[in-house]
Amino acid sequence: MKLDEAFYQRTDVVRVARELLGKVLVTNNCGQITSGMIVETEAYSWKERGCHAYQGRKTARNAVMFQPGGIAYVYLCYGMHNMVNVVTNKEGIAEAVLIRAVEPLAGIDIMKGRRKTGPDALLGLTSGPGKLTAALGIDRSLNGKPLTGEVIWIERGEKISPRHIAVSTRIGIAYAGEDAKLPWRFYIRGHACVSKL
DNA sequence: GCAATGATTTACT
DNA sequence: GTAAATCATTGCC
Repeated sequence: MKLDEAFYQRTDVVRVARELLGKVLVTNNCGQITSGMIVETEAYSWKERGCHAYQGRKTARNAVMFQPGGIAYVYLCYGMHNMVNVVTNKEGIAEAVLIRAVEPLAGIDIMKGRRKTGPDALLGLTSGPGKLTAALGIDRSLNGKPLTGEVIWIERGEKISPRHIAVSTRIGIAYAGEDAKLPWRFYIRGHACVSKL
């Protein structure tokens, strides 16, 4: 069952990030279905420096984040990696949840083919934001696509017990100064597919 | 118009 | 542990 817009459009992006753990991200790319359970997320908001839309700075790239929640924000970083975010909150409020890692479920062979790693590289297949987008076939053509459509969506997955949820600071945004210390990263404690413990 | 840089990954010293 | 790969987007000239 797909999550509907009401789930994404709530005003607390941090809560949405936490509740996305255990949900299942599914893509239907050119008829090839791949999916994975979300095991790691990070929250981003225009109120802090880690976000592209810091202080409401609206650009051609991050305009998607200003739209109502429930759509995908995909962008290229470091010239080689696609990252996928889930836009949350209401129109005009730039907040999003970065999907950092998933556990492969459906279409694992397809993912292996896309990743060009060895046939038994299951562990490293989706344990990182750049890696999971490659595995699921997500690229910038999916930017702005609704997560309630037929190409990419998120389904209700397992319910994660709060004691299996760990919180920490976000990764890779040291340039954000004090805001880099916000405890806005959530992951499933001890899960093998989390990018970093 | 042009130079600087990043929500990363991978390989090498 | 450190560095290179690599390019769209950004900000300044």
